[in-house]
Amino acid sequence: MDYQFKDIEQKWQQFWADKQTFKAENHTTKPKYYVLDMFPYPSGAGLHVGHPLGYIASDIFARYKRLKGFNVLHPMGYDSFGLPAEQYAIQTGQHPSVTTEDNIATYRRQLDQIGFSFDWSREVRTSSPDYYKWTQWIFMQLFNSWYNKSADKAESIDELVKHFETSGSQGINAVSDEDILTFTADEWKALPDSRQQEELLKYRLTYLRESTVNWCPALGTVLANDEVKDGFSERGGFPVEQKKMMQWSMRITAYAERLLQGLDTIDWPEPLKEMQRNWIGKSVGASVKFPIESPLSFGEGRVESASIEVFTTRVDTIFGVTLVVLAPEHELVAALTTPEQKAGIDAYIAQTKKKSELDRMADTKTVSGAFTGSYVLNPLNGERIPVWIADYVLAGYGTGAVMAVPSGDQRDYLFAKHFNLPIIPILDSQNIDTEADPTKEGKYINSGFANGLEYKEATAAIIAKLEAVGAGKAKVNFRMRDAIFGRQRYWGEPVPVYFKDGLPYLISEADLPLLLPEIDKYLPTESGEPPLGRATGWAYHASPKESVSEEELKAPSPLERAGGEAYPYELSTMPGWAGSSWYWYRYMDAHNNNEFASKEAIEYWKDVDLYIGGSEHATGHLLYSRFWNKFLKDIGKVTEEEPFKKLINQGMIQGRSNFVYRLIDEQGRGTNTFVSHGLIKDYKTSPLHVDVNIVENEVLNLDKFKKFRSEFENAEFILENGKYICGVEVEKMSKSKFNVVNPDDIIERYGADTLRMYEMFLGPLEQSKPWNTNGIEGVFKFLRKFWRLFHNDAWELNVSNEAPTKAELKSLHKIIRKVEEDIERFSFNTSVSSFMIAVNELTELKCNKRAILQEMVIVLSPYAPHICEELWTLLGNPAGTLSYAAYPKFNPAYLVEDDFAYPISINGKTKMNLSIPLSLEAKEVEQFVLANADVQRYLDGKTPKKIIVVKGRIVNMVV
RNA sequence: GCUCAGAUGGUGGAACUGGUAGACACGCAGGACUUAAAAUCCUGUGCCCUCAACAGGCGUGCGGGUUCGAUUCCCGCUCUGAGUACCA
Repeated sequence: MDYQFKDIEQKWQQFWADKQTFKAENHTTKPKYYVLDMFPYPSGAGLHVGHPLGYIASDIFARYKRLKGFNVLHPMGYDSFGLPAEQYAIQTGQHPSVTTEDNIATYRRQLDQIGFSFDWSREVRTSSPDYYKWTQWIFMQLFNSWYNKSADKAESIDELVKHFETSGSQGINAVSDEDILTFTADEWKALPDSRQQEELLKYRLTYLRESTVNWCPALGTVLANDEVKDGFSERGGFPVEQKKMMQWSMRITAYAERLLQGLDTIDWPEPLKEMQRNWIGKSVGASVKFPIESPLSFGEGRVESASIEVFTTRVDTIFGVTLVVLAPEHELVAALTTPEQKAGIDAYIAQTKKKSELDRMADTKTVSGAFTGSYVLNPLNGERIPVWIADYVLAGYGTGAVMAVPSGDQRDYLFAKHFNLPIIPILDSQNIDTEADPTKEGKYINSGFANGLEYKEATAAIIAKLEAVGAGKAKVNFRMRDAIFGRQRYWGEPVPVYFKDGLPYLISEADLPLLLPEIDKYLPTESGEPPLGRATGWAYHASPKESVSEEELKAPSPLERAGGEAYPYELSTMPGWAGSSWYWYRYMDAHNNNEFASKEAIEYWKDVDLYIGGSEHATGHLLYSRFWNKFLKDIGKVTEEEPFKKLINQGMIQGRSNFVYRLIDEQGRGTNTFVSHGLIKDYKTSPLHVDVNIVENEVLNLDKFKKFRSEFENAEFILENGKYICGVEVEKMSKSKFNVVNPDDIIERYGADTLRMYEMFLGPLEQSKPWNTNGIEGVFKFLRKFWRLFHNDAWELNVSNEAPTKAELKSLHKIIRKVEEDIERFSFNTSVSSFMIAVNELTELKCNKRAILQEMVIVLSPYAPHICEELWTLLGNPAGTLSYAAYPKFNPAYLVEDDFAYPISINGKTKMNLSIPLSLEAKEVEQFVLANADVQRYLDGKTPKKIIVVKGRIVNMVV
């Protein structure tokens, strides 16, 4: 039979599903290998041809590892909480769970068609209560933990309480809020419970605090920093503003240093590690306090001596400070402003507020600022330093205040020049005639006791002095902020917290999962509360739940509704990244009702050996996952410090749009005539997107085009060489650009094996590239050619048991080694070429030997599993055994050559090839070459000055 | 601005450690089969000079350098893509 890919693919997909061929065991003697894909959000649009790229690569790897004798865990699931389903619910009233269910069904059908070897028995969905029960459980563990800096790990909050009870706050070195109290054990014990809880909240790893958040009014929710791009929401592109709100946060900053250090231990792409390093943004420097010259009046009769604290990475330049600059939002600005300067300061603040964040970023050239009228004193020499405000200082970084050193920092330099402030050079090698010079070279001048020292000594001496006078200390600052952990939305995990006297308390573990309640519509309440505020009876009942009366349930506000023993639940839900921050553990033991995964399962699978996904998750998912993993390790629930040992970013598949060119008439109106791309310079035309699915190799299918839209029914064409050639542009793949290619269509026409191989053939996995079906015929032809090796001209199976020849064995072993090398270094595109070469060679040799073909089937099977399963059974092997066959062993003996065709070059330019026995040593090769008549002809009677012979590589003669 | 990645025929790409640049595939051209088309098969195909062959010249973004020899290493530059952005 001819190669009937449709029948073959359906047959084997059914077989794998029925027999659970790819079900992984948690107990075997085989070594484990965990291959993971970033699970998708099941969107309504379904998969396009770009989505499976990474899945195909990981599937090839997983199948290859099975052949190599590993027990492979290769699961798939869905990140099924998220905004699009909820937006759809708002528009249609359709429950997000229904939409999600439908979308998952589409995804599953599409994934199944591609022939992935996923273990579907372990599927997870983040929106399923069985799953989010454990997301909530992890939240509770975070709530019950604090970060002990001395032990450099998270510890139970009970330990902290014990310490408070015995020793008070003394000796605690924690990552916490800044306004923590100092107290003795007795003082602690005397505090009422509510005050104790309030204090503990400042230590918990997940905590509630008033913070400035990215508020997106259009989406009605707050967004994390990584969900905001240039002042607009990443999803939907709506404007985002800053707003103060009571919010759940995760103390990820506690792990900043470990998140940074861990990067050196994992095999990830360097650019991605770099992005995480930048995001964490560690800078080493010092904090310095500049005492304010005169006591400040805070109004209401409160007068205090205060100081301004700054962070600097160049504390060595402290003698060059000629002004201190505060962010306009800095808390001391009002108190520092003298009556004479008030008008100016107020005007400046008003002006700053008017500027959007975008303007403020775009406008980095103009220098602006205002003088407060107050002075601080340099802690080392007592110099009076004016205090200014300027919007180039950011409230959110460091302390929101800088010591400005115009001689060493360009922004400070411009500022000082603009406002005519002094510029003091502090190094003898500094040149500050036209711009600041940030050098560290030379010896210090104008620097008091540091004069004559060099950079390192000066820094050390100045820090020592600052510490001695209590005005500063060495400090490490991180750019990364704690992550906001709440969304004012419906379709997410409920936070397992209720409120009593305004303070949060965890519900009992026995009450997990806290199920998402039904609500009438998916919008905020009239009073602006999140959608969960609409739920009736959304309250925790400490005593038996039945104690709430119907009337209480109908009460208008949660507080009143709660009544006696019931307390209102948190109304926000968890953000999108909650469920994806630990899902790889659930796959290890997906149906466990007692734990998120059993200790045995975690100790067996440990971590993900290979993780494939897009680089867009660099500072979101991948950072949060590492954070939660480290936390779970600290509390002894998992074994590894890092969750993903090796990570590969597959490139993005871009759309490749095709255009037709509509002729414009004299009046500038569009006509119904279209000009082929090669001729448009001779006409006046306007480009128009045309569906890429009716274009092949840039040639437009005219009949299909006429049916594309009714207005084109009578279209006329100006052709070149009888064809209409379309224009091409690379853009994002999107419906509006008519450049979306659906894998279903490709599979319908060529089959899944062709799709799989073609996606790999397109180019290196990690490179972004436009989708282009121009070469797909070649891959399809290759599979047919492979099929034909097993068949005669009448398409009857025709395989011989004869012993293979030397040439046949050579072809086979070349490919055995090549595919092994390529897969290990994730170079899947080069394997596809090599398969083509091997099949071309075997076709040339008319090889139909079982000994060769059977091995070929195994080697090709990770790439094209369906056709290989079919051929494997046609060869007489039991159905389904191919997936666990042994990868053929490479034997170098078959590749040994007697001769090598040496390229003979003169002055580095290759002139000819000469076959020379490989047994000859360099000197003998030289004689052999010189004895050759053709070589002599090239030498034209001259004697080479020098002859370079690299054995088995090249001969080069210098004339 | 800074950081990172990249630039090879008409196209996608290959060349793994400095050693025959352009493998493999698409496209294109010519041919076979066919009444014809599709499908299939065969041949050619980096550019220039040449009727053609022989031979030759040029050629991996640009300009230099190291080397017997550079797509590969070094210096400088241009362009493209990604990330980041007044980070003190």
